[in-house]
Amino acid sequence: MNRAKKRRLESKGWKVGDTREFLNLSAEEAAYVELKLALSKNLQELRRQKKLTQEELARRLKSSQSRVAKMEAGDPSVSIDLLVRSLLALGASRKRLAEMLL
Amino acid sequence: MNRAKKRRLESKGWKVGDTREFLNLSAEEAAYVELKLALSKNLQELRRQKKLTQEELARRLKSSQSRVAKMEAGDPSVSIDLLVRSLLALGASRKRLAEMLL
DNA sequence: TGACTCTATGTCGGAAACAACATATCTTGT
DNA sequence: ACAAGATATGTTGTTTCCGACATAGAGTCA
Repeated sequence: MNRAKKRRLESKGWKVGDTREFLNLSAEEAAYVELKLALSKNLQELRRQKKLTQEELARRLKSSQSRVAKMEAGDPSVSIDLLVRSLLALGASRKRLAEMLL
Repeated sequence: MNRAKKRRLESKGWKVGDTREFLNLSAEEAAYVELKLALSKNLQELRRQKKLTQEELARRLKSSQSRVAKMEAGDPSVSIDLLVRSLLALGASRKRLAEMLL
């Protein structure tokens, strides 16, 4: 479970004892994190395949090397939005994106 | 004209800005918007299939009715992150998410 | 070893996305 | 037609994500 979600739950007085909701949220959260990781891996693969450094990719994305490093590391501060935009910028098709999810 | 307003207009098909900006609206950007729209549509379908109101779904997501409305409308202020998390919360599998992209 | 390139990690100010609210508009049943 | 419920739209204050920068670590070659 990532920082943000945890904090949000805590601030809303999440009931620790509610097993059903706890399990549901965990499963969702796990699916979300796994999905992000899948995109991260594929981003790194694609970048290497294209023989680009993180710095070069960052320039294409109008971003920074550190952000690319965080993307590839699946850092919690990186959104799926940014990953998807980056993959599209590397020429990944919708079909290919779909394959990443399977 | 502020940035948010401009985005909102652009999402509704208004051309705001000069020709260069318009031409730079790349295939990549179009793909991103289309992808979001696909998820939006599927979210609405899933919600209706489950016979939930926007208000009820919002409560599940610990969000608000207006946010759900904006999600389903493909509003520019809604991230893919939120759409994905919502779809997962409605029980969509990774496989199903992948199918939405095809 | 030391210079050089590439990648990882921490931090910060500002931009974008968020939940929540208010209110308007659309829908549906009577 | 009217009311009630559901959905759409606009705004506000807060939180999260972003690019940018600094710097550390890892790998390579002379």
